[in-house]
Amino acid sequence: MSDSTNPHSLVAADVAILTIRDSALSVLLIRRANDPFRGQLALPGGFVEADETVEQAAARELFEETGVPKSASRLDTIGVYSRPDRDPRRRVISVAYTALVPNPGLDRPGGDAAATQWLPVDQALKEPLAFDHVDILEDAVDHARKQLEYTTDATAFCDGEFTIAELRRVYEIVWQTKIDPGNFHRKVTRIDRFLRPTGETTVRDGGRPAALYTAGDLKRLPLPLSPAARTSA
Amino acid sequence: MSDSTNPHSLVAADVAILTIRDSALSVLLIRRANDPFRGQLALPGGFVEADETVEQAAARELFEETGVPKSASRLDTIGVYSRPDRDPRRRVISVAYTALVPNPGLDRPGGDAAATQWLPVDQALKEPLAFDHVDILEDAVDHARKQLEYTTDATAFCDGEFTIAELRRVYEIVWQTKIDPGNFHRKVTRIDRFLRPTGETTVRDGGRPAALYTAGDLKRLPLPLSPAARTSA
DNA sequence: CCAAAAGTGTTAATGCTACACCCATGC
DNA sequence: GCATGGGTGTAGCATTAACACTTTTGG
Repeated sequence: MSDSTNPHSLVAADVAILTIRDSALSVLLIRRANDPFRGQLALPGGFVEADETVEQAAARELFEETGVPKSASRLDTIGVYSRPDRDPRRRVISVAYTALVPNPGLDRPGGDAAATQWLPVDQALKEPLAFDHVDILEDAVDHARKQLEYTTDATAFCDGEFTIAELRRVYEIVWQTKIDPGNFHRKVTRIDRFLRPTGETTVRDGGRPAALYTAGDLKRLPLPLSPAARTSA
Repeated sequence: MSDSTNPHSLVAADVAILTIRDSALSVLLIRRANDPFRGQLALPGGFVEADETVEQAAARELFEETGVPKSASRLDTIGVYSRPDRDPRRRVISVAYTALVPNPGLDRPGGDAAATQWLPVDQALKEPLAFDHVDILEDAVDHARKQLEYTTDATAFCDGEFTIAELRRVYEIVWQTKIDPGNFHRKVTRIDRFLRPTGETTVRDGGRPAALYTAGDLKRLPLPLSPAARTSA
């Protein structure tokens, strides 16, 4: 068990922080200030400290970059990236997560402001991202699409109170499909504990006022939402 | 970036090697020869070496314990286990995998023979497993159940050529349900590239000869198998 | 009034379950 | 022949997609 056969590694947590901006699924990227890959875009991430789990490290990164409180964050594991040469300097094993957050409005979010930016994922995937972050981002987007099918996490893209139509647009954007408004309305309102009506209404999109909802406490859908989305994919 | 805030960790790959023996979903466990947890049962696992990925380390463990060739192994990531105190001696971050393998027949499989044994998962979960391996095993079994619903991996439990009824029994055992033989037959034979008929038949279970199949090249099912399994769960 | 978006009703097609029934073997 | 398990047919039920239609606002 020498250090050359069972060496210690640095373990990092990287987070694909996804949101919906201007009708596009977008990801938060950071322009790297240091080598390796200085000046290139990368997913936010950092090393795991001695007293925290990997998931806690990811939640910490998410908070530092976006201000999303750790308790509210819904992190999902995407995978473990461990090609021995993925970091040119030393062995770093990375655990990747997705975080789905509401539209932050601002172009330049949290702390290290100047260096961070939102980019539509289509565009981000064409950038020469640092390390193997293109692979991670591809897997993250795939994962997010499935996540919406089997969980209630689409509500994580909506801020506080939202209308059924706003929720529908989340699915339409992530899945790149049209969804029938009437059928969608019936489907989601029939699922128990998915949505909680507030009793309020809004007219923010014009037309007839829409009822407002908040996310319910259901996490995993009893049946996959919209088998139709799969056939068209 | 001192060593106390961004310390290096040992990274391990643990594998819940699952099979079906005597009509029970079973897992391969090893009795530990060394501290910590000397004498207790644990999942097979080992540290990741300098020139391999974590998944390769898991495949290596699988091969060492069962002889399953690395190319044939279908490993699926369960999760990352990283509670800082999960190993009483030093920081070890563990990545857990499931491997679904055909019934090996033997009670004492590969290499370190005397120390390994198959145990039904129900029973294994009552044992005081080493580290947080009870948590890992719980998650692994959960994961495997979902895996059968969305993928074709049930065939990994069958050795080479198998009948539809044998495949059905896999689902019945893992899901703990009865499945209608006729409906199941129709459903799986209709899914393109799930099963490849060999043209041969067998009478190994008595009754009318059954057609033999091998696994097709489909990996992910176009629709979840058996919505019924969910309602009864 | 008209346009726009919310939400409801209705129908036709689909898919699933349950169960009856026939098939091909060993004994 | 009979028992056993393989495999097919079919009717009734539940779910879904498509789309017409009503409701409630703003201009």
